[in-house]
Amino acid sequence: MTIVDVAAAAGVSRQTVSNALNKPHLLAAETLEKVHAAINDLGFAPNVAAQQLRRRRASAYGFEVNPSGAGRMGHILDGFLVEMTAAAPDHAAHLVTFAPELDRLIEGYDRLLGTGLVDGFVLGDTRHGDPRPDWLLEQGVPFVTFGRIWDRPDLDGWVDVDGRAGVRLGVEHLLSQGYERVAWLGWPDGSPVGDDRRAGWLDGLTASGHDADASMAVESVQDLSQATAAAERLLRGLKGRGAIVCASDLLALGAIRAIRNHDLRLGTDIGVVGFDDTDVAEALSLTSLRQPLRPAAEAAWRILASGHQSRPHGIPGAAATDDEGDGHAERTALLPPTLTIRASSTPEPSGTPTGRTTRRSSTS
Amino acid sequence: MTIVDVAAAAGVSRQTVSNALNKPHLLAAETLEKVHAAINDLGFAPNVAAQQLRRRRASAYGFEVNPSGAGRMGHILDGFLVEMTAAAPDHAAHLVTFAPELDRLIEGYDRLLGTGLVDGFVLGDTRHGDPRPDWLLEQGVPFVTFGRIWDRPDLDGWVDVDGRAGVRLGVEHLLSQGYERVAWLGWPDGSPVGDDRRAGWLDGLTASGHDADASMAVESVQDLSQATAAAERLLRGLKGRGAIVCASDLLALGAIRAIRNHDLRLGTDIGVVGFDDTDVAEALSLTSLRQPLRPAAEAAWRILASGHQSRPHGIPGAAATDDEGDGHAERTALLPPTLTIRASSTPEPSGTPTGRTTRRSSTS
DNA sequence: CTGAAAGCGCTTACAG
DNA sequence: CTGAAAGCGCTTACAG
Repeated sequence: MTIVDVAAAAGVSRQTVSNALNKPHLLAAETLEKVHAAINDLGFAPNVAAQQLRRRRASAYGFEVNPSGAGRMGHILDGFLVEMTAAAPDHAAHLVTFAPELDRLIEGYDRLLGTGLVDGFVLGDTRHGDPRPDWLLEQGVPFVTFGRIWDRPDLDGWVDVDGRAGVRLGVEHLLSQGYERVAWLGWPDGSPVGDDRRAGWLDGLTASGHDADASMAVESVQDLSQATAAAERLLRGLKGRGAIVCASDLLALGAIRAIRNHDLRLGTDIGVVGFDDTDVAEALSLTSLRQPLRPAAEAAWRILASGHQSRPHGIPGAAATDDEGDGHAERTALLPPTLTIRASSTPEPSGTPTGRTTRRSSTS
Repeated sequence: MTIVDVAAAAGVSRQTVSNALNKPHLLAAETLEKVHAAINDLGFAPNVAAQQLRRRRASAYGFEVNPSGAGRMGHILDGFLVEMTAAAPDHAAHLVTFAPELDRLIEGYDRLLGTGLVDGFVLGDTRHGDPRPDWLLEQGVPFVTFGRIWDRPDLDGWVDVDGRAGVRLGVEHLLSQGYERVAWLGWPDGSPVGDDRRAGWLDGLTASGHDADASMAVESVQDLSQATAAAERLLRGLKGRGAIVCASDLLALGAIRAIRNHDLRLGTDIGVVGFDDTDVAEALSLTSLRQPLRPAAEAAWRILASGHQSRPHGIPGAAATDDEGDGHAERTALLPPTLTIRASSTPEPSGTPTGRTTRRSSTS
């Protein structure tokens, strides 16, 4: 079925059908109506390949998926892919997955681009030394990243979750629940995401008039036994009703194991807050920070729709501004996580045992 | 850049370039060589939209992703999507993700199909009462399912993991490690996947000359506290060196908690085997059955390549045969999981503390 | 506001 | 084995 069938059914020419689809304002209301009726009757949908060929754009974006997709970022990216996919129809676009060889990353991007199957890319897992942003910029290819472009603070075109604000929210929640001291279990220095989250811990303490001495922060790589050992060091200093905020749910799992090893009660004696609100958090009744993937996906589509990278701006090293204030589309979005509160941060048995409570972080 | 540019560079006509791409056997070796050289020099890739339009096929398949993607199947499907994506180039195809509204599922499939963006679909999460296979069959649309088509044993076109063989492998492993009794912690009766896995437990026991009395099997829904309680019931009957095989890693996590609650040592006193080899399994040193996603993806692509559903065959109710033995492409694949062995099933501290051991299930 | 023409980049018969 | 022609289903200027 083609546009010609619709034209016949509606009693107009094929060009009029095309206009009804692409430039409806050019048509008489009555004509438009007739065409739409015919389209609905026939269940017509334009052939996308023909549109792509003629328009010389695909309205599609490549989304890299990674076979070694284990580890922390993997799961979050899967969720982000789902939300990007769900929001795609609102932007008359779609996503094509691809899996470049990791030792020929740019070649994989180049190849997909060469087929004309996509106009640009969605990048996840941005990292130090990431070769993709510079290459794409050079090629003039539109893209959006999920995660700040850490090496290039002068670039826009990213969406990210404000881990710092999130962790601060976790600290404030714990203090409000009556835990007297709040410690930090994070990753070793040097990971941009981890350092950002750790800063949120300090923010939360100082904003509440607490002081943080160095003994209240320990670090561990993303490994359960190390995390457990690190948390045990923390417990010795955490007299009275203390709590631990963690950079990830896995680290939080280590904290929980340490608490059990010391015959303490999770929540009642020691509070714990994790990050990412994974299945594990739900299974363990662990309070955890949840990344707002749907808003992030919507922001990412807006950035893609706003087209190419705008001129690099700002002083390198300075924080990218969230709002240019000039009426143009915002090309960065820093979104606050929400806190999913469960028994691990409730000193007394929670009043709402089954209901899940969510509290929105304010980004004042 | 188009085929015309390549033709100019190679000093042939554009049709010859097209032939070099599509019917290389028609060309003189020398000519072919020249064209390939030009293609490489220019980094040419054919425009896919033009190919799709002319060939009247997309060589693309829709992959449904689900916003409520939490839960057990979600993660496995994410991994399957990745492997399908990685294998796609070998079949000159690609995947388009889409997220139909769940209360208008078929409409979502129909709509995507109508755009010509895809030729068919990859279905995950097959279930009782699934409306998709019948509809697709009716439409004559090619598809492959990840998971048997439980309601229609007469249909082929599926790949699945042999949970029954996998669990049997787990049982045999535990017995060989010296655990004297092996119990089952599974899901309530009635889920096809769960019932299949439970049958594997029985297989493993009877094949080794053990008998299974009903008290050695308990069930729990996919919830940690219920699983823990169920495992505790099991522990009372598991005198001596016993073990528990579980239908999922989450149930296994419940078993581990029960073991700790009873002051027993995981592995040393009580062995545990989970299913799916999730992050949690790795974090907890839990031996677990891993689904062979890469072979599954390859089999799925072969099925897609073999085209449409072959005539329904076999007697409904009889098990689908794995091999027609007639030289035709196999349109079903039942793949054995592998066992990732960790400390939870090793009575003595493992000899290879860091190395991960994998044992392949035989499907005799 | 509506209709006839050209063309997006390919592939596939069809003559030579 | 190679070259000229038609056409996949659209959109976009361009006359009327």
